[in-house]
Amino acid sequence: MSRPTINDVARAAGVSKGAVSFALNDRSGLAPETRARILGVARDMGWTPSSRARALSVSRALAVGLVMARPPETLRADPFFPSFIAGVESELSRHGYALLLQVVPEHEGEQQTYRRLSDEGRVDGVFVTDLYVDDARPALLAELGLPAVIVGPGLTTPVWPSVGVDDGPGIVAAVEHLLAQGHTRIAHVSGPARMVHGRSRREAWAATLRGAGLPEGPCVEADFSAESGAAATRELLDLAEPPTAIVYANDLMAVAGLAVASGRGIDVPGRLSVTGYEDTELAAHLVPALTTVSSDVIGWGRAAAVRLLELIDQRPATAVELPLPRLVVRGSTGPVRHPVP
Amino acid sequence: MSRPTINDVARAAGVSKGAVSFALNDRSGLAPETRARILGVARDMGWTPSSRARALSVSRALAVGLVMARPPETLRADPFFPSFIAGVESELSRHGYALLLQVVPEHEGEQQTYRRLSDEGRVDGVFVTDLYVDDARPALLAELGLPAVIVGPGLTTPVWPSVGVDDGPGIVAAVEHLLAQGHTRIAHVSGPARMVHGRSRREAWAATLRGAGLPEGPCVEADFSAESGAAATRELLDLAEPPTAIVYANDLMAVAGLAVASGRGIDVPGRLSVTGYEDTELAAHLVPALTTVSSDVIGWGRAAAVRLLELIDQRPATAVELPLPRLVVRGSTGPVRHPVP
DNA sequence: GGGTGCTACTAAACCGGTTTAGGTGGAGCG
DNA sequence: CGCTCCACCTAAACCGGTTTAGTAGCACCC
Repeated sequence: MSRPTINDVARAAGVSKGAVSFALNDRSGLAPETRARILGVARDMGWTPSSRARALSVSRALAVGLVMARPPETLRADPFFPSFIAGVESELSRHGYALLLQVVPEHEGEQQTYRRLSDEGRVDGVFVTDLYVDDARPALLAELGLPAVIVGPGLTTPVWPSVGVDDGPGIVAAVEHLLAQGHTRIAHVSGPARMVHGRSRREAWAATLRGAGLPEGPCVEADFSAESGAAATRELLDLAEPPTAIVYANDLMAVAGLAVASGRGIDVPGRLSVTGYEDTELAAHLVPALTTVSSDVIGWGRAAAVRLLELIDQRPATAVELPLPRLVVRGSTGPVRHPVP
Repeated sequence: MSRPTINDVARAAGVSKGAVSFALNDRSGLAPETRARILGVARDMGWTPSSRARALSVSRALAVGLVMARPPETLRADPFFPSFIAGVESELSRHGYALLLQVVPEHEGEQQTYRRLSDEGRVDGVFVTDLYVDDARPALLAELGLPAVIVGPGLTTPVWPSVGVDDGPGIVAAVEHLLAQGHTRIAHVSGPARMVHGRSRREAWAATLRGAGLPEGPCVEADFSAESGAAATRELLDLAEPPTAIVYANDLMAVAGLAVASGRGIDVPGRLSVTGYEDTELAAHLVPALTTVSSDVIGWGRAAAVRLLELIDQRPATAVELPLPRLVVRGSTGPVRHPVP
């Protein structure tokens, strides 16, 4: 009825359970033919070691955690997680590790969650996403002694490495693309300044403008949601001197911005150019199609997983080369055609 | 350095580890003051029972699995999973259960994955999503004896219950809404006919038309992706007698369809009405905003989790009342204004 | 005063693996 | 022949909980 245990296999093969364990983990000290026989019996019986038992005896959870601390509403529209998770998983499963997912509605409950994962010994390490400026989590995790990899542009913490594509270059490319088209009033709709990737994108935008000798255009802080993107866009378009281009910190806000412009009869890109960030599937299928920044999120997830497993096993870091984010130019950007007087 | 174990607590409290266990799980047979003392000591030492050890001794994994069997590309754009997971998690965490996530690139590898989760004893039950017509998984899970809850419109299987909002009523409401606006050529862009929720939405559309005494309009099978939605739309618009309304099986295809129409200068809703399904965050922020069907995916996830935990504990099912999907009427639908001659 | 019954607790088995210390048999060697 | 050494394998401890069987202590009662 129930699945065979190592004892059943040992008995059937006429050896001790130690021998079975040795055979399975191919450790030296077993005659080749014995090993083969044991493995044969195990296969015939359909035996797979129980990961519960293994976890207990090796004092490892054989799982890592990912905490998503967001209201489900904003989670819903985020194309990042599914891809990231796919990348993470592809690497974890190769090592017999599993991914434990936790969703906490608020950023507040997050610390609690990490502590519980650690206290209960559910995971051997965690990913930290959506890092805030002055985020308390790295310190907490250091205190807990729980290996962690910070996912995202590297706010290098003394304790845990961060793995991630720097999002600066993508924004820089977007701004430079707009500059090359002759734009001089380039606005930005940013993510929350409290969040590292909200801030870093904003800074990349500002730095590029400064580098071009232009004044820092108007910037409206939003929260990555469509609603906030639309509101920010209305605010920018209502300015006495509206921008001729808007760089949005993500696709969702950019698409909402496109809709606002369209609703006002503003020609894109004739009178307003728009760029996003993420390269959502939809971006290519809008009219006009969205110019945006694409990055290899799956590869990124894989790299983060590799690093976390290394950390857990106390192995040195292998160098990973992540492809830089790439600007994908589509129809939503172009030279100014109908200059506002 | 390392976390205290039940032995440490027992020693500190001057009792046996059995007593500590009793106190923790408040089982009878302990003097109230002893129980209080033990719990006090445990709290002071910051002890939390190791879920690894618990899992082994109670012969439970204390975790359930969710396998997402899709190429990451289509996963990426799916707003369903994050919400669903949020709902699931909210219920699991209340019971000390965790959610194990697996992503397998292809539908093929899925069976393998379930088998492994079961063999290794990683989970006590699983969710089954994206059910295919004649899906082999329910039978496999029955064979493995792994409790499962099928997520989605109920193809009632003899073994496992399905939890989910029937998507029929939402589509019916969409079609009826279009009929009320005077449409008579109502097309459908469906999901894969191999998939249960692709098929059920298509059937709801067809049945509603038949019920209204109308011929079944044209239907193009697509695969829920933006690309396929766009292609299907082009195909429909190229017909000698193009439809005046298109019911899409999800928002992503509908938005791509909107873009195709817009690219051809077709007025929406003046000449073509469009409905989606899902109520993506973006739907409300397009021009025109998308009429679509919204359902309580979070509540759905919660209900699925409740049912799965009941199944695992062999408790009878409690009746759950899920709100029906609701048609959200927005700007993409309206009466025919510019009839094609 | 010894049996009965109860409460409050302990000791030990158990879950299913891994790991370490130890033991056995045969070859090699003086 | 007796000793050492090695290759191969076994027995048992261990991971950290839960659970069962058992026992000490006490009151009650005839």
